[in-house]
Amino acid sequence: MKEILREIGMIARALDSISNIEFKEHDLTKGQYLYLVRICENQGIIQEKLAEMIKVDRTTAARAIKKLEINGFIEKRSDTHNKKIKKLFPTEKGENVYPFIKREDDYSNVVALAGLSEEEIDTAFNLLQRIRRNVEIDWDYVKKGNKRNY
Amino acid sequence: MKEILREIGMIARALDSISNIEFKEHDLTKGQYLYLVRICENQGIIQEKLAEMIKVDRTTAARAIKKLEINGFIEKRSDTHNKKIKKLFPTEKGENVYPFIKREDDYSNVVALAGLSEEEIDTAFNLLQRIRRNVEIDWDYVKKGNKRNY
DNA sequence: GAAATAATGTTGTAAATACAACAAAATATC
DNA sequence: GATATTTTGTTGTATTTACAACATTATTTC
Repeated sequence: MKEILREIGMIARALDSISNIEFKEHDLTKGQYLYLVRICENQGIIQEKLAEMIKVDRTTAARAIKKLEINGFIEKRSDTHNKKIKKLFPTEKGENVYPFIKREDDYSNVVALAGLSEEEIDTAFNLLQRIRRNVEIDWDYVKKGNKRNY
Repeated sequence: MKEILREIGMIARALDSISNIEFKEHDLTKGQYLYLVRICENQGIIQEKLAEMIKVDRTTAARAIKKLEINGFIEKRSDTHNKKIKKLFPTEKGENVYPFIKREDDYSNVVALAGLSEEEIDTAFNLLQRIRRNVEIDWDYVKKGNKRNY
């Protein structure tokens, strides 16, 4: 059994750690960059969908987003037709930080993929997307309280 | 720019979340499975190396390991030649939990890799190892307090 | 259209995570 | 071999994370 998932875990933790350190200088605390980029790129998204997108607990997302709001990076707007939801938008301050997050993200991509050919990068992306789709099915299943059988 | 690293982040968070939920029934709290498998597979490893292996902060590893010890999953043994280090070993209780962790890990691998051919799995493993090696260089660099330039 | 269920959001609480600062032993440097 | 540096480990503190439980609105079912 090739330990593919352990490799993925190592990569993810290392990169997250790097990002958290680097974004401190933009006053983003641990994890916040994850939410802010996605809100900038998916303006009007609601908290619930954002949590699903990031694969993080609903309540964790709730608090991270609240903090982004308090610190003026994003704002929540009520919807006229649906009183339950709050759409998320970056503020000007949030938009201003976005390029730094993107640049860091791009740089980490370049570093991570050093030595891989264009074709290998395409292959990696394709394979990882398929793995992610497989995994998110189980994630939904387990998060909803169901028990995997194995 | 293909968002390869975001795919990796999603996969890693989803799997970690699943594992944490599933290992609760073996009295392992969040993250502990990461350390315990590796101690079982690398008996006598020291805390510092384990943190590097997992890509987690030294102090986080210290506390996770302390908790594993308190709960009787592992033990720390002093070295006769080096007073500074403490080698880590699973206890019988730890060894007994190991098969469950391994089975869960294997099952998640199967789920994650569903639909991929043997050849694709080999390719994925190869590419991910290379990405991991690239990323860990920067992780070491940044964790030591250096600043990446980009 | 009333009742049941699902979707979305919040808060209380417990625990993990990581940074900073420290201590002690080992190793390197002069 | 004394001194400086590195390695390894710990503890104080702040913050994030996630589970449980709840509230409210929307949607489905009868």
